[in-house]
Amino acid sequence: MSQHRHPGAPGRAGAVPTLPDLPEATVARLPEYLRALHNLADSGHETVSSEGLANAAGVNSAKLRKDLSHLGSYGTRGVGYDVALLIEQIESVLGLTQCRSVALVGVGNLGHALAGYDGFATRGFRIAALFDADPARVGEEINGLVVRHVDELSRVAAEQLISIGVIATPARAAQAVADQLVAVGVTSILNFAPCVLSVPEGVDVRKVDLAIELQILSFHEHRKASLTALPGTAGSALTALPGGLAATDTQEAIGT
Amino acid sequence: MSQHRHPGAPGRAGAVPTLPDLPEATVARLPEYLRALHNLADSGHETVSSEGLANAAGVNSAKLRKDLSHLGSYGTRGVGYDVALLIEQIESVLGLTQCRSVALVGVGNLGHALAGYDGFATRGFRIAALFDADPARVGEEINGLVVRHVDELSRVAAEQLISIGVIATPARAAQAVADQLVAVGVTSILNFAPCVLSVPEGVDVRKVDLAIELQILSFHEHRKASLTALPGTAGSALTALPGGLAATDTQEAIGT
DNA sequence: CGCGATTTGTGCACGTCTTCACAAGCGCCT
DNA sequence: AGGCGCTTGTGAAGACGTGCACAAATCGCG
Repeated sequence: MSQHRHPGAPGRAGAVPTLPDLPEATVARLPEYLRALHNLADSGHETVSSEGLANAAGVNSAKLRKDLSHLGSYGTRGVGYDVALLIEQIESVLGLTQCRSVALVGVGNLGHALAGYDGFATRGFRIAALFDADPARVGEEINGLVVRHVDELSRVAAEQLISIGVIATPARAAQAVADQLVAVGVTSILNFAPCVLSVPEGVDVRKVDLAIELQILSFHEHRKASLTALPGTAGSALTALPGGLAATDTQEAIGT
Repeated sequence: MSQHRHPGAPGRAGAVPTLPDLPEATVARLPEYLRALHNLADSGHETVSSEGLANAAGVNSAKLRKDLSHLGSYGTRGVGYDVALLIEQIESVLGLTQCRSVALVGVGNLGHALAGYDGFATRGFRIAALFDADPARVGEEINGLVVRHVDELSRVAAEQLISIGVIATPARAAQAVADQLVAVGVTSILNFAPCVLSVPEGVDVRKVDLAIELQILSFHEHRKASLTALPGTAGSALTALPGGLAATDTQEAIGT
């Protein structure tokens, strides 16, 4: 995760036109709200209540209101939130008003899929360049982009501003790639390699490890299995457990 | 805190003693520790200090000690942790002593990559079956597995116990797939589709959304960029550049 | 115009997570 | 044996995140 520092605490000066350092948990949920809002806009909704948006995003309505309150009062009491306005605001806060360029390093199994994933383009990201260290892969064309050798990274980065670097290499190559990315000025990295990256301060790294997700699920499976083996209530003993049961961030079943 | 329990005599029939409900944050880190421990074991280390393991896992040493303390006292003061023993314990807690079967639904761009990802097999997971709704994809063989039609899910699930379901379909198909998985008894789902799943209580859902990760990074990029602007520039309107908003819809291109 | 229905925004209390700091325990050396 | 250095395990305190409950604000309608 990213670590940042609190700069000196300056007193609040008047209104809030700039970014009032959002809580990290809120930032992590804003993209989910944004996706839900786009869905609502597509289906013709012009306004939405906190309850409605919270349901669509899979969170508690109080949490949603608090999250949104952090970026200002863009709702209307008694009515709800204007969908278009809220989209605009969240995109502004997330810095999505500009299309950001992504450099993808490692065009193996996973990288190949990422290069072809249209979920990036549809949400304001453009894959600007593909790299790989394997000469056999250099020159291959994926989705209209030619794979270049990773050593060309600095040259390519000089041509176009790279906003985010994505690492989809094997673990043993990830740190070297990260170093190269940092060297060309990339300060945000999304790491799919199963390893810890060491980066200088000011560089944000987010990690996605598919196996870890499975292992976390495995734990819950294991726990549930050992609970059913316990005495007494067979069947769905789960529903009888106290509220603290699944403390994961999994969404609850949305009541109808 | 509560009593740490002993692993129990191996001769005794009966499962590992009941799991002392671990904090969820701890559970999420255990797989990372496990990976670091395997690396250490491979490089010949027999013991490791909390400081060393914490570095390898990218966390604070105090946090690591507290995490490990939740599963018992498996360290030796003045020495550190026995690597092999700790691996054994964490794998036991995570329920990784048995190989878990995974059903993967959606063999599109991402699903194809997941089916070929060896990071699953190397960490105790076996992809037991592949499914897709597109008849054109049914019958295709990936990594030695034949893609079956999703309607066969219940029949296949009857043959072999499915521990975890992975959804890699377009968003519009995800809920139906989730319902089918739940219907055949799956209680753990890993969802790659960008949507909220509604599942009954007792079913765990973890979500991985690649675009969301990028958007979170985008926020930090945006914040860093606005910090580099001198603090003297107060009140620079963020929305001053609405020329060509690239805010396309979240409508996913459906491939199946 | 005023009133009631509705919904936002938020103060407050509570629970969870993180970090510090240190006592307790272990091994080694003299 | 005894002391010394090192490391774990753990209270305690603080930071952070969550959810309740309600006042404030707005709209629609008679």
